[in-house]
Amino acid sequence: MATLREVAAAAGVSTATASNVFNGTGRVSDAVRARVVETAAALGYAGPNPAAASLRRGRVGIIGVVLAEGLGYALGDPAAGAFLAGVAEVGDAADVGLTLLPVPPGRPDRTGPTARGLPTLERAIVDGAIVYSIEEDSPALPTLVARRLPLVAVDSPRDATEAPWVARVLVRDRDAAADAATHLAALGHRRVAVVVDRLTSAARTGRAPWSQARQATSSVIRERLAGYADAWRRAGLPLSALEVHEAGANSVEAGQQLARDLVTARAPVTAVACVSDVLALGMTQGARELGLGVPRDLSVVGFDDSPLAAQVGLTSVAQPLREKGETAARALLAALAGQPVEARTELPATLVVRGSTGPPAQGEAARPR
Amino acid sequence: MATLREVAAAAGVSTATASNVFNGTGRVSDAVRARVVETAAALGYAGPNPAAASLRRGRVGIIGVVLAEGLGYALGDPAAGAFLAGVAEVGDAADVGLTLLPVPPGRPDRTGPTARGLPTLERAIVDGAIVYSIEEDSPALPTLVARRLPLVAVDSPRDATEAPWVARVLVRDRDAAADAATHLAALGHRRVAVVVDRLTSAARTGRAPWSQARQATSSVIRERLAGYADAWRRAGLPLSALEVHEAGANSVEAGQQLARDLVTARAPVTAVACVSDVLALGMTQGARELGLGVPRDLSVVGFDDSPLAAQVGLTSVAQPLREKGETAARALLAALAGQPVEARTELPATLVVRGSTGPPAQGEAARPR
DNA sequence: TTGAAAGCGTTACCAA
DNA sequence: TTGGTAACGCTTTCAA
Repeated sequence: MATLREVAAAAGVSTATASNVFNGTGRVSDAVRARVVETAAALGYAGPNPAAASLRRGRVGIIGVVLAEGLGYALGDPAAGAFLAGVAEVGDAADVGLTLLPVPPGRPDRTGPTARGLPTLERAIVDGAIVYSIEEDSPALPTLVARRLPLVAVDSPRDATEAPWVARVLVRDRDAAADAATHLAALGHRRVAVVVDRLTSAARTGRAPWSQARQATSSVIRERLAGYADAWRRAGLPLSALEVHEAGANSVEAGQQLARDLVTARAPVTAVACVSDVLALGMTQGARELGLGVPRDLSVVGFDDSPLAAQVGLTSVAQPLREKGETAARALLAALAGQPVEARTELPATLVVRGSTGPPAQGEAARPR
Repeated sequence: MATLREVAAAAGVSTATASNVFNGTGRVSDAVRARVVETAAALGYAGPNPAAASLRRGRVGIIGVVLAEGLGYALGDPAAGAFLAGVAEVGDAADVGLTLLPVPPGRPDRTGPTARGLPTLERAIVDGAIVYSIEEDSPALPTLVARRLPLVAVDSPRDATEAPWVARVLVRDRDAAADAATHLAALGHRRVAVVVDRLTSAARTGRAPWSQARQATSSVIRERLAGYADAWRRAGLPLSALEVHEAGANSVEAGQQLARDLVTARAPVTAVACVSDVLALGMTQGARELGLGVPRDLSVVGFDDSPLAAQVGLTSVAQPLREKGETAARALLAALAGQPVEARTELPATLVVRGSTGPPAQGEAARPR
């Protein structure tokens, strides 16, 4: 591999001049420029080595996006896709690349500089990172904070690390979740299941008590659950009739499986509120498989209002996913540029009612209103 | 920012020893290790600078994945997600990170070292790259080839760059596309639309002549079209009754829009074969919107057999998406390790028949068989 | 087990 | 407009 120095030598110019040729910077005469370019081609010079340039410049032109769950999993959720699209758009415009940093849950949380616990995060070549919706007990944020990287945390209100420079982007989904529960209560539902992928890093499945639900490691989940509960109480209904169930994973299959269990329960619910559209879709399909009509026998509410929801007519809580990504990216770029950054940005969320919710089948519960 | 040298000095050791502490490499006494670690913490040392380490090591531990269309667009297609999941899995296992390099189509194709045509690609900090299903007139592959990077091209059989070291991963989808057309012909369909997102970089919409279809810039599209045509001819049917239509984009909406146009045509088709599941889903929804039954009034075949297809019962051509990603990643890692690499790997594809295809409504065409 | 020193390939300052 | 040159922060022989 030819180097800049070799090219410069062969072209009879200094490395400084050669560098200028390849960077468009500085004034170089056309004659010299042509000669350098030609020599480079002859030598098969591939252009400045990015790692070297980055070292020298002190910045690499790449931001990282930390995703829970591993890439395959994360990309399976259209919500993550929309978020990333927002990040990518802003990044593209600023000519900044994107590195995806998946952090599978449950990796041993080793600490100390010698332990190679999260090697990807510890050594990722990025100028800063956006940490997207990871669980609060994840070592990801502390690892990044230890690197003193400019950081934007999305959907994680609490900062366990106490790092003051970490900007936050949140969605006010607690209120929107409350709207969803209110909607169901108003329709006349009196026994409702709240479906989460899981409450802790451990993949469990089945009903969980509220005492446990309140301890969910993901703040997003906690907030949404709190929203449902708020509204339920406000409607004067007993929390015991708002069951929390873990599906074990955030996937259509997990939702489908859970639907079977839920529907065959002794006291079946008449509606389910899910923390993602993917789960909601699974519930819908599971219910239909068992011969139940949606919303006739089971009302289903999703979360995220991903493209999926509109496609299948799912009532869902809409959060501005793309905008969330854009906001996070803009905040990070601002921090990188040394500009002041909003420490905390809150985005709104709203309930979008579609065809998957309706009054419960008669006799099951009180009438609407 | 503290540096390794400063830490070493403060701890009273050489930089070599300090480096060993942070790399787990070499033998360092526990006493010294503890002292270094402690000093690092006191000084707020963030760990070795990745850019510097990469420069020194000569490798960065990251592979790039080049995606056409911009990230948002690419992630909207579940097929791309599945592919990426395969890449990520193999990458993860090898402790190699992933950088996404979106290449929006239609960017001016400038060349030469001074023109800053595709800055992201020209300066991406990667050890090698996987180029996924991009159009053949895209400057992306030449740009990367110019950097002499180890490369794996997925779904692009022709190598315009003549770079011998570019490995290829292909799916035999021509034959599978033929199976799809044969399936439709056998069901009795005599007038079928083939729906592509687009034939050239320019987003056009509407019917295109076969003369133009054969020139599609994407080899994947060309192959699939050729497959449909092969089978159609083999069934003894006239190519004029196999209409090629451009939807303008690879999205549900585009498919939906096209469905409206197709169905209201003078001589409506009784079946459509789409080059993606996303388009097929759009066609299905568009048809239903207009009161048409699927498959009663319109049979729909998708492509990719993405998770989507199974969810909505779409007949689709299954290609091993995840395996494709794994294969590509493995090939690249092998090349990076200096091992010999299969210059060309072909993966199979097969037709999966589900509920979206059936015989045409009576009177519309000949009987099945 | 530890240290000295030689770069890795650039960029950017300042002077000519 | 061009050239000299000093870093950028680290890893890695090789010798002690």
